[in-house]
Amino acid sequence: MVKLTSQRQALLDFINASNRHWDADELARALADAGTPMGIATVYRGLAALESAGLLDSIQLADKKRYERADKAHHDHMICTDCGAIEEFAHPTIESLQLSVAADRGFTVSGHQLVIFGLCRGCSNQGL
Amino acid sequence: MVKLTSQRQALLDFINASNRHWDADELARALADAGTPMGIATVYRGLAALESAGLLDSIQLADKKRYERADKAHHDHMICTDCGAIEEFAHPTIESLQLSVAADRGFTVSGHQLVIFGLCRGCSNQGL
DNA sequence: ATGATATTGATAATGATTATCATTTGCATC
DNA sequence: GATGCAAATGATAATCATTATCAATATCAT
Repeated sequence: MVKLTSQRQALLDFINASNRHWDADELARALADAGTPMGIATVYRGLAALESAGLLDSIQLADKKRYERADKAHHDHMICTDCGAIEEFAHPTIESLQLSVAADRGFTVSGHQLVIFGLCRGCSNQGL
Repeated sequence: MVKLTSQRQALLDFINASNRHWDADELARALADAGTPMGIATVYRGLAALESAGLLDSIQLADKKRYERADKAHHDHMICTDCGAIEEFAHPTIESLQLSVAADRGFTVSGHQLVIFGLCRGCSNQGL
């Protein structure tokens, strides 16, 4: 049975209080700075526990996994390859088209991940 | 200046001759078995060189990068979480919807990656 | 208080990928 | 054919995120 310990609560609060996407290392440092340090292994385990409890969402990027609030509806991501900003978007039609193309192949969908890479508005305008 | 050496040609031939998605380690072993061994670092560098030359495509999965032929049109992937099979699909409407949602945000798209996770037809039927 | 169970934390281990660096190869030029 | 240069190669060390190990600790019901 998974417990929502005070440390896990701290992790959850930290993420819920922000709009960012955090990786384990960033969280460990932020919590240490906030005066509530916890071992890095505990951070990893806590994040995994919170995610499997549905209290956090995550995106698995090429190199690392980043966690975000779970209190929103499903969405996908757009990542700026210049400044690293992560924007979220939801597109019901894209979702349903995915399901239909999967169904055509006899595929039982359990999840998906769509990431669009490019330059955000600000970085697109840098070059002007 | 990047050279297409005989070893890189061997890598390319190996991938082009198959329908699989290969990771660096699998390729190193397969090439060794085929009697043309090459250092693992050379495999990594060769794959990166071939990809940047547009001769190979790749998908970056959670843990590792897999390479595939580049002689097909752009497509996305469906991965069976049970048997590991990777199926390809193309869906022009999904593509164009992505571009339009990105444009709405002022985002200049350079690429994207869509992966659908689930059970392939065969594995879906296992449980019946 | 007693146990049973889950968590924590320090640290080792893992696994994919990249960096290092001395050596070798391929090619153009003399 | 010799020389020189730029790029490639290979063995191996290093990196980096993540997971495993394991002893110590906390939580909670009885």
